[in-house]
Amino acid sequence: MQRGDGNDDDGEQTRSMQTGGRNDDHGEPTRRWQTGDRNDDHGEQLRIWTQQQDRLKSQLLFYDDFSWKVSPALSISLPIEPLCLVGGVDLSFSKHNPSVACGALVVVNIKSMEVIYEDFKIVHLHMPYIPGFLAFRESPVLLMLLERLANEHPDRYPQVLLVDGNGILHPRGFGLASHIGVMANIPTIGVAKNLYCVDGLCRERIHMASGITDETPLVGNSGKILGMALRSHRDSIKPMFVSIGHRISLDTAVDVVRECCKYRIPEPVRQADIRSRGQIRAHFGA
DNA sequence: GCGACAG
DNA sequence: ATCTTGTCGC
Repeated sequence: MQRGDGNDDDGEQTRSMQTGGRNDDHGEPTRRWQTGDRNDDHGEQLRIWTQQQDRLKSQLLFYDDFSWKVSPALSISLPIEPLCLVGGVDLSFSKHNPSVACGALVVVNIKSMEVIYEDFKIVHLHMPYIPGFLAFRESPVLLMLLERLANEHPDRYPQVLLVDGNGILHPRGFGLASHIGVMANIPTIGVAKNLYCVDGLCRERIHMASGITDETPLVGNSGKILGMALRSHRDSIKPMFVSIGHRISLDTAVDVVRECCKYRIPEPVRQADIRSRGQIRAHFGA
């Protein structure tokens, strides 16, 4: 276990990470979104963000770009690297100050289901939540946490990362999980608690189908398979919505999520949620 | 025009 | 995301 602190500064240093390393405009995108500001051109910001998503999207890989296996079969000859370290990230928000949040990164040993690493950072978010652009609000702090882990404890760096949000199940096929995956160059999986209705997907039909089977492919009107509705337990009514983030196939992504499910939400994401919420309570109101 | 809209 | 008590069940 690492660092219980998590209250450094404001996270300005993370701004460049969301822009993909290029495009580091040192302007002030922050003022644009503050309450009471005049009718600035929000559409212009959305256009820039959309371009950025489209550009990063071209780097996505939809296959297993790693050598480990979730459950390696016994092999006499060649030892197969097993999946061991699974990461999870999430943000929790302050009750009274919605712009104050705590980002969390945890790493779980999949065999023991124990948390072997945790790190937090309290940040002040300048961007509002805009559906379809979640990454521009939440990825900077999460990328910073990943980088800190890589620098200070590379031996505990996860083989795959579960992200609270969507991967390619997104209006432009590039949600938070994909964004983080490309930026940090790590295999990622999107795990959403609610269905993002995209490409003709609708709740009613998915919920009905997921009542029958525990795995319902999410096929859009375009015919593309955008993800999988998953019920980890047969008694859980509400499914999860798993989608490819980056450098992984949907089949493997589903295997990984299933392997991590002690409860409805996969343990890495659940722990990141619980612990970031705990940090918020510790630093702010009861 | 109206509603819906990951977190 | 967050506001919130008890409650039904193993």
